[in-house]
Amino acid sequence: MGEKMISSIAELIADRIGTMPAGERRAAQTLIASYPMIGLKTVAEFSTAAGVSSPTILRFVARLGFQNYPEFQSSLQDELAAQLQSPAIRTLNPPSPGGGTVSPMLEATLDNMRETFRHLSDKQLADIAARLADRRGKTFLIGGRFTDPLARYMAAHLAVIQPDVFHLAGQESMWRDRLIDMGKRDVLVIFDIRRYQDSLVRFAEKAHQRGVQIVLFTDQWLSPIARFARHVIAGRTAVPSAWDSSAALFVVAETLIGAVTRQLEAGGARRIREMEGLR
Amino acid sequence: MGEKMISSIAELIADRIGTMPAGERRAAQTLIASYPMIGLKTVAEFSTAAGVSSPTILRFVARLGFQNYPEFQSSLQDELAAQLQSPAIRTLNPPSPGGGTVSPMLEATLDNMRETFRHLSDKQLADIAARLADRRGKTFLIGGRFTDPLARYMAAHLAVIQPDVFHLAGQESMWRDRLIDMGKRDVLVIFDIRRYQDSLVRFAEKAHQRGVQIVLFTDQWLSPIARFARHVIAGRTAVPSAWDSSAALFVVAETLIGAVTRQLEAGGARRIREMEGLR
DNA sequence: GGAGCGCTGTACCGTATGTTACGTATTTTA
DNA sequence: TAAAATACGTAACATACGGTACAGCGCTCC
Repeated sequence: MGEKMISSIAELIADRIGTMPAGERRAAQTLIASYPMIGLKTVAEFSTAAGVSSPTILRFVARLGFQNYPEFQSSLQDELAAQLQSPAIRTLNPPSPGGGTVSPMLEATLDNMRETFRHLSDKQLADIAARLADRRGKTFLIGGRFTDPLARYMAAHLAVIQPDVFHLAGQESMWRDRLIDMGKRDVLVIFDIRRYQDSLVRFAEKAHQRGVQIVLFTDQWLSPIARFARHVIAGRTAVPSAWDSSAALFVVAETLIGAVTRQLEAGGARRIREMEGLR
Repeated sequence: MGEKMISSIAELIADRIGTMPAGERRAAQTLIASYPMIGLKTVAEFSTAAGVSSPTILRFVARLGFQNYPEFQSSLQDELAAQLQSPAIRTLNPPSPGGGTVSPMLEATLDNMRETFRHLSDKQLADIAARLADRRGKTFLIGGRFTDPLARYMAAHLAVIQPDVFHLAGQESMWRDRLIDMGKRDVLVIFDIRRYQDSLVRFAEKAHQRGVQIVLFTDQWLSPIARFARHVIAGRTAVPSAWDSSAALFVVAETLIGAVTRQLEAGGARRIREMEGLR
C-alpha cells in the first residue's frame, strides 16, 4: 500500500503539481486559489483566468487522471455536495466527550433538522397550513410501513381542531374504497420515505387523478409521489444507525400542526373553544 | 418598502413557488431538495431528475427572472462561492423576518432535545436497550391519546429485528385481556405525557403488580406511572405552540431503536440477516 | 356544454463548448 | 552549438447543450 490516500481533488493537485510543466502549474495554482469555483466554469473562462490557453487546461485535467473536462467537473461537484451535506459543524464538533453512542446520533439528528428547515421557508409552511386549515374539504392522512405513525400523530391532533380528518389505516384495499370520497377540495397527506412503497405511489396517483391536493412528506431523494404532489416536504433522514430517521419529518409535522391551529384560532373557529377546555 | 429582501435563489423560489404551474413547481422542489447541486448540472440532467422536459426547466429559470440558463447557474455559483468563503456566517435561515413562526418553534425543539439528552446518560440508554434486546421475554408498547403513534413507531421497528413485540391498540378492555400474557420477564413500554391518562396509569399499575418491567416515556413533570416504572425517560415538551411537543421523546425512541439494533447485531441474532436484505 | 386560455412536451435549430491536429517556440542534451 | 524533445498556442472541428417554434392537451370560465 505505497499509494497515498487521496480524498479530494485539491490533495490530488498538491500531490502532482511538482511534476507539471509551467502552464499547467499556473492552471493548478489558479484553481487552488479560488477552489473549487473556477473548475465549475467553462474551459474558456478557466483558461483566461489562469492566463493560459484552453488546451493547457485540458491537458491539466488529463494529467490529474480524468478522461475529459466534464468528468473533472462532476468530481468537483460531488466533492462540493458531500461538503455541503455536513454543515461544517461536523468538523468543528467536540469529539463527544463521553465517547458514547448517543452523541453522534443526537448530533446527526439535530443537523438533519437544521438542514431540513434550511430548505423550508416560512411561506411554504404557511401555504400548506392554509390548505390544511381550509375547511371546505376533507383531510386524509396515510403513511408507509414505518412512517404511518407520523400520519397517525398528525391526524390525532388535526382531528381535535377540525372535523373531517381521516387517517387511512389497514389494508390497501381499505384505502382504495375511500378514493370515491375524495375530490378536488380535499387534501391527502402522505408520508413516504425510502424504500418507497409501490402501494402508496399507486394510491397517490389515483388520488391525484381525482384532483386531490397531495402534501408529501418524504426524504431528500424524493419519493416518486413528488410527481403528483402539490406540496413536497423533503426531510433529512441520514443518521449513524441501521435505520433512517424520521425525526426531522416529525418536527415539521408538529410545526405544521401548530401553524394550522394558529390559523384556525385566528379564523375564530368554534371548535377551538372545546380544545381550550381540554388543556 | 413593499419589496421583500431576497438574498438567495432559494428564498426567491420559496417566494414564487406558489405562483408556479405544476411542472415548474416540480422543478423548484427537486432543486430545493438537493440545493443547489442539481442547478449546476445541465438542463437535461435537471429535467430528468425533476421528471419534466427541458423547456419546463428553462421556463422555470425564466420565471425566476434570469435571462438564460447560464446566467442562472452563475448566480448559483456566486452564492455558493460566498457561502464557502464565510463558513462561520451560516446565516442561511436568516432571522426569519416578519412574523417568523417557524424559527422559534424549531429553536425550542432543538433546545428540548439537547436538554432531554443532557439529563439522560449513555448508561441509562444502554441499560434500557439491553433490557429490550434481552429476548427471554416479550415486549409490549402502548401510548396515550397523542403519544400512541410513538409507541407504534417504536413497535414497527423493534418487531422487525426481534419476535414477540406487540403494540397494544384499540379499546382499554382489549389491553386488559393481554395482562394475563405478561410476566416478570416481559417489558412494557409506555408513552404518557400531560394530561396523563387514568386508563394508562391503572394499566401500568396492574402490569407492575404482575412483575412486568416498565419503561416510561413521559414529560419533565413525570406521569404518575413513574411510580411503577423501572426506567423513566423524561423529555422536554414545551414549545411555543398550542400543543406540547413529543419530538424529544421521538428522538430518544429512535436512539433506543438504534441501540437495540446494534446490540442484537453484536449478539449475532439470526433475524438481523433478514433485515439487511430489507435495506 | 362550449370557447378560450395556459401549460406542457416534441422536434428542431443555432451555437457555444470541449476537443483535436498541427505548427511554432522553448528548453534540454549531446 | 546543433539537434531533439517537450511544451504551448492557434485554428479548425464535432458534439452536445441551451434555446425556440409549434402542436396537443387539460383546465377554467363563461
